[in-house]
Amino acid sequence: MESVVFEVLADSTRRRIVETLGAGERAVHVLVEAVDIQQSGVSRHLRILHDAGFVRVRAEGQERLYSLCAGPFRELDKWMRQYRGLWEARLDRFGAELNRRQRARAGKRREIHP
Amino acid sequence: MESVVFEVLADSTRRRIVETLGAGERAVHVLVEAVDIQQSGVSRHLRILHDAGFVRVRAEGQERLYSLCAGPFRELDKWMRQYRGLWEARLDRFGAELNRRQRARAGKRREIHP
DNA sequence: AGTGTATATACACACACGTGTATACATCCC
DNA sequence: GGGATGTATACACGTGTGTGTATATACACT
Repeated sequence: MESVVFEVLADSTRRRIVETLGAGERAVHVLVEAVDIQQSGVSRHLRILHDAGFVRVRAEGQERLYSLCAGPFRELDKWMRQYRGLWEARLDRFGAELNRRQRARAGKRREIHP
Repeated sequence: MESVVFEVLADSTRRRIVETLGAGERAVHVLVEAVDIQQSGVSRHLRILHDAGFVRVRAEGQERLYSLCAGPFRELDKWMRQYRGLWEARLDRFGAELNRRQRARAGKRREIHP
């Protein structure tokens, strides 16, 4: 994955913003209250998030309302899928249902690291 | 999430190492061939990965064989689960409020990230 | 014993990055 | 109009971090 998804999420303040936006779209000044940095910093983080496709923005009066986009999360999910066998194999012991699902999806997997 | 999972995966070289280990346990000198930095750098990255719980090590002769651990991936999956509604389930759960607000004022939209 | 391989760590350094301050611009309300 | 609020950007700064070089240790093989 050549994407910047992890670089973007590496910053705890940006994660905080993303988590706040998880509850729905928010204006910038609302996000400022959710973190402990200045408004200028929040705006810069929002620019980074926007450039990376994490958020969209729409204007409403003097406010800018930001909300999450699915793209980067899909990318993240896609990247993780290749490691899912690492811990789903362990869940197999608790139910044949999961086992069947994983087996059907994973096909041949060389090694399992519990 | 207070973890360092994203910080660790933010570095492309470390992601490369993780992806290589996804195929099974590997010795350090093998990982060095997979990336384009010196061996000392790889060892330092492996230390970071080890401290963060991404990998385990076992000695075999003069080699150190590294392999992936499930913990951080489980954590990542747990974190992502809270956003899965963005692209899997359509407009249930938290999407209701978002949808209502967006429909109420579906005015001028500046940029859209699909 | 001696040489080559495998790995880890110390040090120095350059560069990226997050932050605060200050400022510019737009919009709202009286 | 004019002050207040909301947001974005320019600049400077300090700190963190990834990397290379050099070195130390452990093991293998002859």
